[in-house]
Parts: sequence; structure tokens; C-alpha cells
Amino acid sequence: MVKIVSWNVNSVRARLQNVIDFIQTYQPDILGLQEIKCVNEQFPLDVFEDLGYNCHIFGQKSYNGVALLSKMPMTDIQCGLPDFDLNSDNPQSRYIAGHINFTLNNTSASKGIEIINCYMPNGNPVDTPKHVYKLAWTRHLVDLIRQKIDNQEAFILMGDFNIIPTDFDVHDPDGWQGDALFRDDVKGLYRELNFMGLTDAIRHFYPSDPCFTFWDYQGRAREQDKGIRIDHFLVTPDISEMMISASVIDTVRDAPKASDHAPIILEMNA
DNA sequence: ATGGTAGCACGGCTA
Repeated sequence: MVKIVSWNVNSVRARLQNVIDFIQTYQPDILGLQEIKCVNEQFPLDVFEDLGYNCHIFGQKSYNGVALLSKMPMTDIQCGLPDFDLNSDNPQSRYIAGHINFTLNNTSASKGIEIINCYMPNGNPVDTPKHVYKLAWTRHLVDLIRQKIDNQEAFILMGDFNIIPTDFDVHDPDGWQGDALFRDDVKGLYRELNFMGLTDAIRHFYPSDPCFTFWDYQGRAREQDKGIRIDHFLVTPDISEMMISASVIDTVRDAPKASDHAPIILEMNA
């Protein structure tokens, strides 16, 4: 069995002990981190290498930053949303991907599985350049995903999407109307991914549990379960057939100095 | 109650 985790840690340095504790408890084979909030040189590489991980880091000063950690070696590491981030005049570190060579009994995954780990833009407030950037970045990602599906590639798209897919994924749909995470434009982009044939792994296993992944630090949101579901696994059909479980590890959100996001975990046969 | 929390980095931005 292979365990794959995605987690917005909200600073890997401020959260280092939480992440170590998590790894020692859950032993993920692959760990995608978002919002590491440091440049590559500041990433606590030795700690994670000592825990047995190959580390690929796409950092950024103060904001954003993603990392892909794997016990198995990864190949073809891609840092930056292709043909978007790197040639922008405002480069942001939100995308890191790599291939793992699982041995699978199907042809489309014979080349291995691609793990695509994203920290998608928040986009608030709306009617600002930040919102324009969110829509452009996410539009570009969806187009890239369509190309991969047209090529029948096997992949897991995971991370902090900053998209609340439906009313069921938020504690107060009315209160979130108009927010950049809950507008029709980004919900539509998420639906496009659904209609391409990608399975929302957590919702697949929990059709009648909200499965929130984020609770704001403010207003005792966690205690009152005022959460939203914005961290997702979207998987291609051949990977969907391999899934054993997918869930939110929400107890991690209650630890001292917790991130405002809980990790999500996908277990699969491989 | 025009705040409230947290991280980065040390003022104000981002979430």
C-alpha cells in the first residue's frame, strides 16, 4: 500500500515539529507540502532526509512555496506551472510535480504516475489583480490537465485548490457568497476537472460528510466546526481503481501550533 | 465591538 498526503502547513519552519510528529505517526510515502513560506536554502532539508525522504523544493521568500517529498525516487521534476509561472514578471512558487514508477497492471500508467502538488491562488479580494491572477493561473492549470488527459496520462492532482466545490463543502454557503474561493467562475473550473473524468477522492469515499480541510484561526472556527473543504485529490480513472481510502486527518488541526489546514491522505494499492 | 488570528519579518501584506 502507498500513502500519499497533501498538506498546507502554513510555514514549514514554524510548523517543523508538527510535520515531524505527523510523519512519525502516519508514515506517508509521498508528502506534498504547500505554503512552506521559505526559500530553498531555508528549507529544513536535513530533517526530512534523515526521515528517509527524497526532497524536491520550489520555495519562495515569505509567501507560497511548495515541496514534494518521497521515499521512492522521483523523476522529471517540474517546478512552476509550465508556460506560466517561470516566464511571468511576478513569479510565484505554486506548482511542483514529479513522476513515480509504480508497477501497475494497466497500460496508461506503465510510464509511472505523476504527482502534481499545487498551492492555487487565493484570489481575495475580488475585483483586484489578485483575483485576475487566480483565474488566469487556475485556467492555465485546467488547460494543462486537459492536455494530460488527452494523452491518457496517469496522475494525481492534489493540494490546496482554494476552491470550495459546492454548497455542501462549506459550513455557511450564504455567508461565503462572493468570496473568491466560492464564486461561480472557480466552481466552474473545478467542474471542468470533474467532467474530464477525474475523481474527487475524498468525496468519493465520503458522500455525506462535509470533510472540511480548513478552519480559520479567527473566531474559534475549529471549535465550532466552521470549516471549508478546499484541499483535494483529483485522480485519473486508472488510479481511481487503485484507491483504498481517502480522508481528512482533522485531528491534526487540534494540535498545539497547528496549521489552519488539516492534512489529507490517499491510500492506494501499488 | 469596523475587531478578531497567525506567519513573515519588523511595517504591512497575505491568508
